[in-house]
This record gives sequence, structure tokens and C-alpha cells, in this order.
Amino acid sequence: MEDIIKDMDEIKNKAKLLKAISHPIRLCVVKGLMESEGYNVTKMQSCLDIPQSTLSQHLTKLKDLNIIEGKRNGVEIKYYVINEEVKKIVNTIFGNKE
Amino acid sequence: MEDIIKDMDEIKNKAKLLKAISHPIRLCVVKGLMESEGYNVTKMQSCLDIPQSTLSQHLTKLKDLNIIEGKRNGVEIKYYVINEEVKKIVNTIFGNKE
DNA sequence: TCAGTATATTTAAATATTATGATATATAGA
DNA sequence: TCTATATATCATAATATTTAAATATACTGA
Repeated sequence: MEDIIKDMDEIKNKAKLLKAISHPIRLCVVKGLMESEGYNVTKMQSCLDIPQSTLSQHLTKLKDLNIIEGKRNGVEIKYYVINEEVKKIVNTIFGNKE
Repeated sequence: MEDIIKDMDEIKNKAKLLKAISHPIRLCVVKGLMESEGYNVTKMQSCLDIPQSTLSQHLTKLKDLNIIEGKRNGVEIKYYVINEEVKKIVNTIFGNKE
């Protein structure tokens, strides 16, 4: 096609979304949250065995792109995947139907 | 889930695949190749307006991950997307059904 | 064999991402 | 208010990615 460049803006946006979930920790977090909604940072941490600030910064990236959202409950914050497109991609990748 | 870490290897592999297509140029190339199979490097270049070596290096990354494959025809090389998982992801992202 | 075209590789600099310790903030309960 | 716990932010060092010019290679046709 001649004018692939026309939808370059869309391509850039999709690329950003892919990039956001193309890091193992972030992909793991998103997948984990989809499977067991609302598990909190401390639990993720113990699963992933990384420093708290590292995880927190990954969460921030996901939040910035509106992929996840945190709901505070007292002292802890539970996260949820709120981006349908990302859910679709993750389902596609990991072979889930619904 | 307690043992998210168990499928960490799979997650890492999927993350690599996502990363490979999470750059605008590479995503554009893959999408372009899916829409119009076998268009060659020179054509991509004129579409994308980037130096030849830059494009070539992006193609190398996609080749290294077995996402695309080049078939030489005389002096030119045509590329094809050979990775079904990537095709699925791209279709998911850009809203194609088949 | 030589010239021209298409593509790949090398090298280096510029830029971006990631990781982590230290510190800050928010909340709950005593 | 003080303390403890959970989470976020800051600063910065380590690492990885991206870019592009220069050069190399592969092929074709004269």
C-alpha cells in the first residue's frame, strides 16, 4: 500500500500500548491482575521478588497509559486492568478465548 | 495467584515478541507486510522516509525473532510475515476479524 | 570484469529504559 | 500525636535501544 504513513498516528499509539506491556514484569503484572483481580502491590512483590520501588515504577507506567487503575482500601491499593484493548492482546497471547 | 512466577519463562518470551513489534517503524512494517505481502525494502523506505540502514536494522530484529522472512528475487528481497502469533496480535490491535 | 542497484553490517553517538537506594507520603490504630 | 505498614517519588547509575553515516556484500546486466 502506498500510504502506510497515513495511519502513522494510530500505529504510534498502538506501539506505545504494546511497549507498555512488553516488559516481563509489566506483562506479568497485567496477566496476574487479569487472572486474580485486585491483588495488591505487596503480593505482587512477593511473587516477583523485586524491590518495592521497582514494582511501583512499573505500576506507574501502566497507570500512565490507563492500562491499570488502583483503588485504595485503607492502607493498601488494589489494582485492576481497565484497558479492554490490552485485555484482548493478553488473551490473544496467552490463548484465552473469552 | 501464588505462583505467577512459574510461567515466567513463557511470559518472558511473549514479552520479547511484543517488544519486537512495539516500535512504530517495526509495527508499521509488519502491518504493511500483512496488508500487502512481499513489498520490498526500497518501497518501505520511501513510505517511511528513513535511512536505508535504519530500516535494515529494524528488519534484522524482526528476522532474528522469526517474525518476518526475506525471499530474494534477483537483486531485491521481499519480506513476509511468518509468525502466526504476531499476525494474531496485529489483527487484534487493528481490529481485523480474519 | 565492471558498474549500478538493493540490501546488510559496522561503528559510534544520542537517547531511552530499567533498577535501586533513599526519601517522602498516606492511612490506620494505639 | 506517634508508630507501623503500604505505596510513591526522586536521583542516579547501569544497561539497552535507536539512529545514521560509512562501508561491505550480493546480484544483474553490459
